[in-house]
Amino acid sequence: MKNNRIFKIYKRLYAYYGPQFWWPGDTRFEIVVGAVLTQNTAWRNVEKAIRNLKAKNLLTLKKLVRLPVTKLAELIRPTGFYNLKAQRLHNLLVFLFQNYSQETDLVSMNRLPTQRLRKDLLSVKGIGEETADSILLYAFNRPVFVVDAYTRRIFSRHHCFSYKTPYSEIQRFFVQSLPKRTKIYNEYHALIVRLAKDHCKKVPVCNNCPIFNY
DNA sequence: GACCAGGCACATC
DNA sequence: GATGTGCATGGT
Repeated sequence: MKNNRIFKIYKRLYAYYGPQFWWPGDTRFEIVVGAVLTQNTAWRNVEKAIRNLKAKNLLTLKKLVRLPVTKLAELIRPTGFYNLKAQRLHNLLVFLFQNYSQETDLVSMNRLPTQRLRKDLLSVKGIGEETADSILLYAFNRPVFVVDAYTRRIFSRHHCFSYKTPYSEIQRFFVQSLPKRTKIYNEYHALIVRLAKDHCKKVPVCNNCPIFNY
């Protein structure tokens, strides 16, 4: 059991907000799709796009990989950057379909070791570190800590590291401070997003933060 | 009407 | 290598 400020903040967040039940999504494949669509985008807009895909019964790997990019773009329009994201999602789907399972549950892909999967995901044009790690953590339940803009903003404001610190260093900072457990990484990231939405938007450092003011 | 949202690749210096 | 920019809809 590790005992330090970062872990204490986690426990404080969890006690305050409770479990966040991430990632919202019915299937592993839906989580993968959502991870691409939510790039720099509010989740409610992603939900609209997911609904569009479900309404046309397209939310399976076999069906979606065959959909022309222009059609895909039209369906995911509510997420913004839709031409870009349609191409990125298509790149990923083709990669998955050709290299791993052709099944929506991606079972054969799930047999591979985490670092191999991460390297493979990062090789896809349009899949960066955060998207790859989100897929690993939330779709494949691997113990990989996800660093996003909120994590960077909040913890740099509280002098844990500089705002410009590279992704990999921030990730290492959290991993070194926490027990290596999927459950904790899962909830911590979700709780950071929750906290950010509540308190950390426009003020440099929130004066009535329920977590950091202690 | 400005500002922001669960990034990423690429150009330019 | 670091800094800036395009991508774009929808909510506050």
